[in-house]
Amino acid sequence: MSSFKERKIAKKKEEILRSAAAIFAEKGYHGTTMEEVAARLLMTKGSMYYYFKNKDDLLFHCHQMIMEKSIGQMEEILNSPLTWTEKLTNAIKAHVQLATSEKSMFMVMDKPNQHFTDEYLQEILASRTKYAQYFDRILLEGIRLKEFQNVDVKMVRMIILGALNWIQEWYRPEGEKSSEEISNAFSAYLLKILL
Amino acid sequence: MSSFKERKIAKKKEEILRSAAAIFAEKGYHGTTMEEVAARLLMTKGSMYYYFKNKDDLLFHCHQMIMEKSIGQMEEILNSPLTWTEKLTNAIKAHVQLATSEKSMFMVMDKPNQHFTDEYLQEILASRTKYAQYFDRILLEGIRLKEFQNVDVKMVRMIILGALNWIQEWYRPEGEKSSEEISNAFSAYLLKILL
Amino acid sequence: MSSFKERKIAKKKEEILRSAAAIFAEKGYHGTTMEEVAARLLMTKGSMYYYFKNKDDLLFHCHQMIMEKSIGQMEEILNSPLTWTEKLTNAIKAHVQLATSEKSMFMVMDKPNQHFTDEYLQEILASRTKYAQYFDRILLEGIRLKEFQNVDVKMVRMIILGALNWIQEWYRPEGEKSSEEISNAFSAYLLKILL
Amino acid sequence: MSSFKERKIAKKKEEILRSAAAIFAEKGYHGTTMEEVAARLLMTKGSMYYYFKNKDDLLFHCHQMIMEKSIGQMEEILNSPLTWTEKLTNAIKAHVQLATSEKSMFMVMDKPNQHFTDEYLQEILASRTKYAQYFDRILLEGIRLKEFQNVDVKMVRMIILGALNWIQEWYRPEGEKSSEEISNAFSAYLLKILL
DNA sequence: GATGAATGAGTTTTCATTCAT
DNA sequence: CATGAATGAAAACTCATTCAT
Repeated sequence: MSSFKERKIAKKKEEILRSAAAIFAEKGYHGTTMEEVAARLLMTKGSMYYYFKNKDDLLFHCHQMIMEKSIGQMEEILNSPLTWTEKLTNAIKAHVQLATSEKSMFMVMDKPNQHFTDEYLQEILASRTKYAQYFDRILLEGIRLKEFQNVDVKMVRMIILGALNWIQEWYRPEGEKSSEEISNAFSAYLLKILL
Repeated sequence: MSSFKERKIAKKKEEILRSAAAIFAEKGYHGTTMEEVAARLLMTKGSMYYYFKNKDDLLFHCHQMIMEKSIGQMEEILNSPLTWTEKLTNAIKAHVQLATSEKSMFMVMDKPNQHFTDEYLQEILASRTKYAQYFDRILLEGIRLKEFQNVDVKMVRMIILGALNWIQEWYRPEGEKSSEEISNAFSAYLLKILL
Repeated sequence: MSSFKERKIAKKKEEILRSAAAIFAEKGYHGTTMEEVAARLLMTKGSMYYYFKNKDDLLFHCHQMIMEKSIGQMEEILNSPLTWTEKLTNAIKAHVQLATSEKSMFMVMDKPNQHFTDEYLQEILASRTKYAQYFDRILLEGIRLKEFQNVDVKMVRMIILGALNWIQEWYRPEGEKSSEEISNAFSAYLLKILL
Repeated sequence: MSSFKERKIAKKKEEILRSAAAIFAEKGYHGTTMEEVAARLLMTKGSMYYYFKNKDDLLFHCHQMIMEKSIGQMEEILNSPLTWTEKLTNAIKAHVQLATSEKSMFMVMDKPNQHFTDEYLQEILASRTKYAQYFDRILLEGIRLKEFQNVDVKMVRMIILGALNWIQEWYRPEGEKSSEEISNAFSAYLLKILL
């Protein structure tokens, strides 16, 4: 159980993370200075280092936050009493919702091996693999139960994830399509590959 | 007509570009120093500045080289006497072939607005729009002639381009799938959205 | 007469000093952070500032503690009813004992003018001079009374102090020679210069 | 054979080293900024990094320069056709001469394990051991040939090296004793331990 | 055309110190 | 008395870029 203090710190950390992600997304990781991140929060550089030991650390926790949410959503869906078709639909919709509502965080997450080494990288890669495998599982089970056609699972998963990971690059909150519409369109069209 | 000298210079430039792209792809643009690029070519930093006036210039010409090829391929396909279904199939295959054979260059090309401003950026964005519009045209014409189902063109184009642009992130020349197999799978599956 | 409270504080201060000296000795003054010193004592940085107003203050009191002991020992020896030969022998032995038992503190004490300015430095330098002069007095008196040969006092004092101040650099409590053996050897050999 | 260019670079490096050592000696390693070292040479910080990759590197090369000279001198002495008594005398005199003429460099050399780790440290420690062993050899051989009394070699070597290593702390070029006088006094007095 | 030396602006990071609670 | 959070000044180091030779 977390104390009041811990909560307060956690809140602050998330605030920093969000602010950092927004700037990273705009200017790129290297194009962003710690100074800027701090300034936008009306903090000093020094204070930021009280909460995060590194610039890398900042980036890593952006990854982690999203990965936890993504995987959490996915596990909820997998544990639900739905058909595999419905599960895939929901997984796609959930991803779209997250990618659009956390656009900055998602943008920040690409090319992890350019930014990380060792443990951090291992952890990130492990999470990604896990996420990919959840998709594979849906595809595989759907195929086994004849809900889906017999496709090359890896290829189809790559198509799906590619389409989903591209969203954050073009989505604009003020754009003509709402995230709701996008998630409907994406799930409907991508399902056509399998049905 | 280009003189011998110009040819030689062009050759050298492409050599530099290729080397630079390979390192950019591995370590990221900012993670790469001019020193490294030069060293890998057994040149000195100074010499590189004879061929490219900037680090940005290096990156820009990576973009340009690929964009020219991509658009060239696309125009050839559009000008060919094929059905729209065949054209889309070929466009997808051509993209896959290029993305796999020029993996490094493709990797280097994302998030141009993080690296460029003004003219360079305008040019890059214009090329991208042009490329996207060629896809749209295929989709639109295919729909008009009833080869394709009546889909939301923008959404489907985003799915297709997303899937294609994700390839360079996971493709490995030594991987289990050849670029040939990938291009077959991708064109087949993506077409299912439209048929 | 000191109250219970004062005693308790004095105790705590010495505890802090000892801990600080140990880390200073290992990592150097600049290489040691207040954080580390505090952490090793299971305190927080903030608390330390209750006891010592400065990092410099910490270092200064390390000096002071040793200097007081050294000079105290020396004065006791000088006031004792011994021959000058015996006094020199005892002075050397006492120094060796202190340098080995308080190795860390001694290590911390070199190059005071790199760490201090003004008053602190004056005080330290004064103590050192005093200590050196005690040695000189022993030598001078010993020579006057023909116990020692007629040597260049300053040179011989420098040899003696040099040899003694080098001990803390190589002495290891678990080493082959006990501090007892070292003090015997040092006093015996150094006396040979004078006899 | 070294080219003109190499010579020029070597000269520059030594110039930097000397300047750095002087400031290190005065203010301590940590108390000295790269800026200062550069400024005193009318260079910019950046240029210094062209010649030395590190602040550590600077310090290391100070060590190396002196260690090479010290060991070189020592080997010359050992290879000369002198008695062991004369060799020890010369070794002491040579050390005094170097310690006084290169006072700054010598001052910079203490407590290497506070500044270095790994390879650098290994190398430094190896050189020091080598130097110490040369002294031991002189003592041992002198004893074997009955030139010297039968002393505890390690203890006597520690006394000698301690006395010698203390010189740089108190020697002043403008002081009352010339380095010549010091070297005569030190060799004469220290020899008394052995004769 | 090539090169090596120099530069300087910029960035991350560290830490002693303070102070409200 | 103790503490955790904040600060700001300083320092090491990096690198794209230039330019005389």
